[in-house]
Amino acid sequence: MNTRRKTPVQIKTTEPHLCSIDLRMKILHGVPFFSDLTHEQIAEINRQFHEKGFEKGDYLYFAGDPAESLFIIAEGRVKLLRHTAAGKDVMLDLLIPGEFFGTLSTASGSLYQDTAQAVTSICALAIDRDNFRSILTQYPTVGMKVLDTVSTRLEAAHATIQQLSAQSAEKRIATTLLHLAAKLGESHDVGLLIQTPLTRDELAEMTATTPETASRVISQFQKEGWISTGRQWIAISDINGLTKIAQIQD
Amino acid sequence: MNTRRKTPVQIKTTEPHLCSIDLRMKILHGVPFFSDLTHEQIAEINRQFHEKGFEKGDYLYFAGDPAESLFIIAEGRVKLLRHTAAGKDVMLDLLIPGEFFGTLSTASGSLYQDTAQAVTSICALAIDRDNFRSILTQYPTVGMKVLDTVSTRLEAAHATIQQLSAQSAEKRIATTLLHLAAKLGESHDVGLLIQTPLTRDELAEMTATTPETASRVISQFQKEGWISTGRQWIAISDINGLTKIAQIQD
DNA sequence: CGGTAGTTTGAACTACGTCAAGGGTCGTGG
DNA sequence: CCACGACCCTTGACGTAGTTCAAACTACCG
Repeated sequence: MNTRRKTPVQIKTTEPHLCSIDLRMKILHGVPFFSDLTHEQIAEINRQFHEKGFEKGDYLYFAGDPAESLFIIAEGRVKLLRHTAAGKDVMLDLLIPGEFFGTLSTASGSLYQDTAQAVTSICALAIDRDNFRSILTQYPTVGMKVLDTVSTRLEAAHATIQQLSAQSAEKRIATTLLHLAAKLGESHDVGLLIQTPLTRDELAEMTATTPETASRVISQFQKEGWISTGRQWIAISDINGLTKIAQIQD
Repeated sequence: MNTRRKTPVQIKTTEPHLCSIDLRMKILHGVPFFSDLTHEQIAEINRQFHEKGFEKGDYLYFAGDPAESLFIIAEGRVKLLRHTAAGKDVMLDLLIPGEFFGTLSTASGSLYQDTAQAVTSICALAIDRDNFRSILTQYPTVGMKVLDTVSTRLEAAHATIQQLSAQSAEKRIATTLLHLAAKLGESHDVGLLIQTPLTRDELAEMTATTPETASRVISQFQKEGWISTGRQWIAISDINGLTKIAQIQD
């Protein structure tokens, strides 16, 4: 009955602890907010970054650690999360190559407010916060783009708050799957594959529910024929079906 | 049994539809991110703003309207909210004089993503988005401070997401009251008064619950002696009690 | 002093969490 | 290459925090 197959998820990674100089430059060029700069300017900026590799599951930093660095992902996936007293984690974001995280502003004190964990083995470029801030004042267009990025994230966080405040678990999960597909989707013979390892636990952390509820909802979606799934992966086969569920008003 | 009195909430407002030129300059000087500029520079910036007055309950704009302006509050209180299909509103922020809202980035398209409503009669200063953006590139330190402000809001939104994901209604309400008190609290003979009209409905919109649940929780807090309340107002009489409830881990 | 809008409280209901047990999938080591 | 063990997933049964519906009550304004 169920499609039985190995995980189709495949994240490209070179050797951990190693980003070639070419890769570094390629990444920095690809980062949206550096796109206006010349090759020389980026090369100059590149010198201020140092690279760090992490294995799957490693923590880049914990909430409460002194906040010193800003990271840009070169390869792999990183999740930002918060721990709760009851031991339940809440995932705030799932980041892909080209995206940044870490400290940016001094406004929230000098401690990281959330924890960053490698979801796959990753290569990240790190820069000292103050160095990054001086880049921003040096190149106002870069500053503007960073502002736009942060604004977009605020926008997304507000959308999440609305979801959590007013939608059922089923709809939150449908919406989350659609977002993940838009960000990480890759055409594949099983459907539009969400290209990252994703456990029911993690899906629950993203949608403010429990692994059990996530599993029940996922099972139901699969019965409806909207998705196909396996251990740590989900692919969407009927976007319209999911979208309809996500949007229906009580 | 209950303390019976008139609403202690008193928001200073001059005539609606009227901000004196002195008030405008004073407000602009008071806005954190203009604090480094000279009086002349601010006077120059002032010319690009035009003022708008609104009555209590008025909508400044609706989600979906074309996004053209950025606002800075001179007097009064404004709430940012989103409507849901089921007619339930979700409040995202409650803003006070000196704070800005509206469009800032072009990143989220050219439509407002949320609705802004006057909670009291207000005076607001409005500026065209592109004009504001050119101020930001003209004065990099201002741009940096705006970035810090937006980062702080993102931070706050993440904290809210965590709350909604992992805390009971009782704790969310306790936490929200403490935040409101920190932002809007004024010493008063009834206690630390939250200086804004605040219905159970609005408290519910802020904490992702229903007016009924908000009322029950508020009643309980009052029985414990931590707060005193009336129609549309709440004052905190025992911060420690509330803090303890907010922090206790299951 | 009456009316309106806000608040309180009760009682029934339900979506979801919790606890528990069993089954599937994958990687590793023999 | 197979088999074991760890981890992940599924499903059921039950409990409960919080919603919903409804009805009274009360603070405040004109």
